[in-house]
Amino acid sequence: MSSVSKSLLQGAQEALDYAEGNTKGSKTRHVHVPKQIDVKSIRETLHMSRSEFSSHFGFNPRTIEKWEQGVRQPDGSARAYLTVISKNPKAVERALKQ
Amino acid sequence: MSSVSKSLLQGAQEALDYAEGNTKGSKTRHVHVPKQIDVKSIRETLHMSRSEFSSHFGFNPRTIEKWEQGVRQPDGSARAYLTVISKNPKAVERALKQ
DNA sequence: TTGCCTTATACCCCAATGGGGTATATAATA
DNA sequence: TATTATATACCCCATTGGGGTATAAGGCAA
Repeated sequence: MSSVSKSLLQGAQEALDYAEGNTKGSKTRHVHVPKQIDVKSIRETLHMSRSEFSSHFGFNPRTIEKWEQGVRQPDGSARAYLTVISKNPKAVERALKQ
Repeated sequence: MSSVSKSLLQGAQEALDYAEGNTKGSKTRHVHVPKQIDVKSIRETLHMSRSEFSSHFGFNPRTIEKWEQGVRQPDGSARAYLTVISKNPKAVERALKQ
């Protein structure tokens, strides 16, 4: 399967999951954390090398390397964190520096 | 060793690491991510149950449970994320909701 | 009272991950 | 030229993430 098809399927599945979550009447608003995440594009959008990205956000550079090469997949907490970074990197940097 | 002693030693070690990092003339400013982190106190400061905390920040509730009970230690990325949450939870929530 | 739901502790289990070591290659910079 | 930064690519393994299940206690509604 192409990576585009995979992406589309993933999106569809997530939409289903989300709808299901709603119809089941959960009380807390669940935050959306994608099951797959493109670490390299997040990093490149910020114009940072791997070591810059790592030291700015508190990652181990080896871990970033593995994620970007597809050798490992970021676990749930890491995906949540990466999502936050991708949406508001400056807020994250500010929080970590203070 | 008492947990207090452990804390003191840890702090000292981190100070050393930090100083070393500086004297070695690294160009990028390294962000400080503690090697141990009190997940429960972060959560309780926010007045959230484990499931609330999980759904607000994209964690798996089982993972939070393990961390708080000391059964598991959050890995590096999780500690960085938890640090950000503890310093600016609202910014994180905003980022995840948008 | 009884029953239900939420929260929390406490086990077992295991594939997958995080993170370290090391080697190689290339582009940039001094 | 030599050196440094960046990146790919292996090996390795203790630790983690996350799921299953059982128990117990507090709050709340019927």
